[in-house]
Amino acid sequence: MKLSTRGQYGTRALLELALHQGQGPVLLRDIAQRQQISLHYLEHLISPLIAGGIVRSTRGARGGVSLARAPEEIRLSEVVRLLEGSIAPVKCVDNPEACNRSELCVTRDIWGELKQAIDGVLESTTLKDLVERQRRKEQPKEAMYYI
Amino acid sequence: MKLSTRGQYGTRALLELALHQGQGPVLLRDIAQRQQISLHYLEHLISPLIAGGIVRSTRGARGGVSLARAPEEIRLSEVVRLLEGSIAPVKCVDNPEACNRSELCVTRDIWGELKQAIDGVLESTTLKDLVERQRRKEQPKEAMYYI
DNA sequence: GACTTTGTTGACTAATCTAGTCAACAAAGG
DNA sequence: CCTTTGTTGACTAGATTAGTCAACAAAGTC
Repeated sequence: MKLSTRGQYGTRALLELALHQGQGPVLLRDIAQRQQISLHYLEHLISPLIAGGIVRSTRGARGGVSLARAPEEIRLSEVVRLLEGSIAPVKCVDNPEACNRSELCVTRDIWGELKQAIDGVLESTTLKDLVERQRRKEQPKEAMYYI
Repeated sequence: MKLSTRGQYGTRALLELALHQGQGPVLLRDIAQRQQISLHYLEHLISPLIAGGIVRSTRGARGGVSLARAPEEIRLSEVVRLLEGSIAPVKCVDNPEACNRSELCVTRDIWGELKQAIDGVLESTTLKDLVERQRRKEQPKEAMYYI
């Protein structure tokens, strides 16, 4: 039940973009440096996010990448799906034909519930949520004053 | 976010044992055949389950394997942990030292919530639950009469 | 229009993991 | 002693992961 670095790095990269939302394109180089990701590897992770309509890119000098939609409209479920493929823990959950025992298999039912549970978390979390959490973490003292 | 065949096959094998609970040892060969798992592969999956105290084995003629505990006391969380290792989607959830950014990383927090969600399902499901679901599936008509 | 900056794409690769297979061995029963 | 059954360790083909590298494409800059 592991998430590969694609999903991890991709999410961190998008968080970085969300944090700089509205400030023009961010350099891939800067994302890579700030999030400690190999630049060449990051290039390959951005590609499916652009194709998926989450990221917009600008080439040339003063170029970079930025979010194609508002942070509150980008759910982690979408990000993970674009970078890792289906969220289902086993193939047969998505397509029953993957196994001839699907109909009567109760383990399949459980893996289906597992998928639902995972999806519940990822579907309910947007980049905006991540940004808010991040800001809260970075300003613990100020937050305290207002409580 | 995939479960490998270890977790899948292992769960199916244990379900098979739970279905024959109290009827003496079951042959690995029979489990393999009924659950469509390679016998040689299954042998390797049983080993950690024995070490983990979930399965008991009997060697020699009329031998086989059986559950070491009652089905209602074997949770899927334990099974998956024995066969796949930690359930955490990323390493840093279990040990923060895995990444120097752990403290301030909000993505880590989300992966932690994901782990909780997964654990919630696996922790609340026992082999007994699987057996009951299986019996219900196999006897749909009789069940209908009593509704 | 030449030059520089930046993203895009595809080829390639080392290391690791997966899903097995095979053979030798150990214990128990008949 | 022989057969049955589980146990263990060595080995492997193929896939996946996590990159690297180089050539290219587009967009500013001077």
